[in-house]
Amino acid sequence: MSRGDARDRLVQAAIDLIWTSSYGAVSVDAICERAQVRKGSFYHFFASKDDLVVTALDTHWGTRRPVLDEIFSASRPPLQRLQRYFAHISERQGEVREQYGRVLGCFHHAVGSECVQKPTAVAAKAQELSLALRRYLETALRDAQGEGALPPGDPVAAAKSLFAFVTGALTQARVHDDLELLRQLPQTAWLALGMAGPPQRST
Amino acid sequence: MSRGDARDRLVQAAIDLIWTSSYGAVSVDAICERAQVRKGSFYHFFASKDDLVVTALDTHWGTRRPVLDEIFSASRPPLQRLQRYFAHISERQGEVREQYGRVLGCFHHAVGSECVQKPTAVAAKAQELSLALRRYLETALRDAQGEGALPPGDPVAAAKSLFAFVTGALTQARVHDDLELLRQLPQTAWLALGMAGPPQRST
DNA sequence: GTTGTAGATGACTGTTTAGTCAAGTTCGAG
DNA sequence: CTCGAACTTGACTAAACAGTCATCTACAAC
Repeated sequence: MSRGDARDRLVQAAIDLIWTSSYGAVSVDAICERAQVRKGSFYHFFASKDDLVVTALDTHWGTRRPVLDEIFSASRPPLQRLQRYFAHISERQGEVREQYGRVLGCFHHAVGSECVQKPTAVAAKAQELSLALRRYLETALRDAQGEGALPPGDPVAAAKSLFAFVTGALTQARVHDDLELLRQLPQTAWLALGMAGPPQRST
Repeated sequence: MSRGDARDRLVQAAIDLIWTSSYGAVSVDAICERAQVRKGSFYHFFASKDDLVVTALDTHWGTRRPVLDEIFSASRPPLQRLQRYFAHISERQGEVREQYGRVLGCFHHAVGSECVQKPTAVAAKAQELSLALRRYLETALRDAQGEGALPPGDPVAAAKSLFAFVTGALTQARVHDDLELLRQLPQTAWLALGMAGPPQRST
């Protein structure tokens, strides 16, 4: 086992275990066992369980961010960004289901809604990532309004509504291990913006 | 302390503690301390922690059900039922915030999304109640389509979308302790059904 | 007033938890 | 070869955990 390998395995084990069950149900021992790392090494790399979980949230976000950056690229028409994002969600969750055997929804959202109440570092990180994701929507909506592709209005409020719908759909998909709602997202999500359907291609 | 009082206090303590934090973060000892009941009495009334939580879910549902029955009364026009329900959500969460000092969203939904993965009695009960709630929406939508107040379509799929939006909004409201999104619900929820706005009063 | 029963009590068990630590190993730089 | 730093190890602690139990109390039925 090469240098730094154990650390990575711990982070990945934390992501796998917490995503497939929950923050509260996963112990340090369970993470260590899955990562094949001894307890002492765990605390060599991380100050606490929460420290690892924060790192896990950041690491996971690090894998999603470039994908989102591409989808929400400013070089793309704003409504097309959203359209691609909605399509991406069900594709992505299909991959997750293949990898983990189950639809899991959004990692940091699941952690976040479990840990909201006591303001720990974990809760703060989860909220930070949640907000970062919402801002992608916000920017796309603002741009869409700017070029008249969407009727004027408060883009922050619209992004909140749309985000609520998306996260709600992801959570339902997780609870019922059902991709159906997500597959409909490219059609139905536009309704939450007051549009009858997806925008027409302007080729 | 009169007969059965301790049992009720245990159930209420479980609701309070779990709703304000999470299932995994609340211990039997914490519930006992809050209810001012000794450990032995706990296991006199309940076979296990999970047994109490199932009872707590049922008890809480028992307080919401008559309210929902009234709102979704068949003697009311179906779109008016939905309109009242959307209004009720933000009113109710306003009450919750006053009582608990924080917006908490939906009790059984929070428990359910935390416990989905391992099929326990708690997870089963939470899913049962979640489905029961969704059926109120389903019936109203079917009735609305039946009398032509809503364009024809699959009422089950429409109820799923609407339910995703409502639960998403409730979860966001919980995470950010923010009633704003819920206050907008009576306006925005109709969009998820493909309608421009709330139905007109037919007096 | 004896007895049955529902409830209350606190001390108990065994397990799991997060986190610690001293003593090891590995390995590259000087 | 030597040294130090990065890393590993397994045994350890103290607290928290769910759940048990014999014993006590209150009270209602007879």
